[in-house]
Amino acid sequence: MADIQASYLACPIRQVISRFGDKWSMLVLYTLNESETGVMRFNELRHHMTDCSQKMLSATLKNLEQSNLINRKVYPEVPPRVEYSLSDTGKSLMPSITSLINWANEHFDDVVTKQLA
Amino acid sequence: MADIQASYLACPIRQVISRFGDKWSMLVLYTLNESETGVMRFNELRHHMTDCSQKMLSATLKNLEQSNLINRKVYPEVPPRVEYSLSDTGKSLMPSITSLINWANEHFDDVVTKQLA
DNA sequence: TCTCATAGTTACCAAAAAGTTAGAAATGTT
DNA sequence: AACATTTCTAACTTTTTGGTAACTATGAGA
Repeated sequence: MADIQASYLACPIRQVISRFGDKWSMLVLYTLNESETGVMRFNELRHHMTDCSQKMLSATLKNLEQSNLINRKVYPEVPPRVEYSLSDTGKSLMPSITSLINWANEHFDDVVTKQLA
Repeated sequence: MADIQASYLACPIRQVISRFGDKWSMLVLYTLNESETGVMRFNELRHHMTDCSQKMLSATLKNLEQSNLINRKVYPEVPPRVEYSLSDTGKSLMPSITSLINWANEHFDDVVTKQLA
């Protein structure tokens, strides 16, 4: 998310990648979408993404919120409670992401196995 | 494309991201798909992706080929001629990617404009 | 008073990704 | 002989990403 150049602004594809094409964003969106209530707390997400560090989860959630893809609701309690959920925009993105994930599951072997052989 | 860990192997979503979720891969796939003949040469691709350096285009094409998403055909001529096209696996991926790109075009403002305001 | 729990942030460091520049081949043209 | 063409590769540098560990705040309970 460095400086924004003209060519960058002009290319929606690049925009897409840069907003949720990083290491953890899709996994967060996917996890939120799979949740029954549609709402998850910080540590709850952490338990579903065990190899994502606290720092990265925090940064990922912040970016997704700033990109309008998730909602963040803070309850003024102690200890703090913060609930995350997909925004309407985020929900509208899920069919595309799900399509991608299904493809990944189906073509896993075509794409990956060859490399290890 | 770093080292491969157990959790990494176990997660097809992460696999997807790592194979074509980088800075340029989707743009290459999209560009090849848009081409009328379905075949493009190296410099032809370059002209469609002006802000991608030669080195990165080369590396991206190599990765896509190793991931079985594109075909690379070399003609033994001078100067060299190399033609790239989508593989069958690559073609099967395009609906998902197109879906993502269409979403990006439609929701560009929701996701991006807020940040500059 | 001490500790726990939650949801983070910050500083520091290492690794990875990506950009720049140069050049390697091989051969046809000037 | 010099140069252009095309598709790369290598060396070097900068930028970005991601990990670890320590720190914050607050109130409840022991």
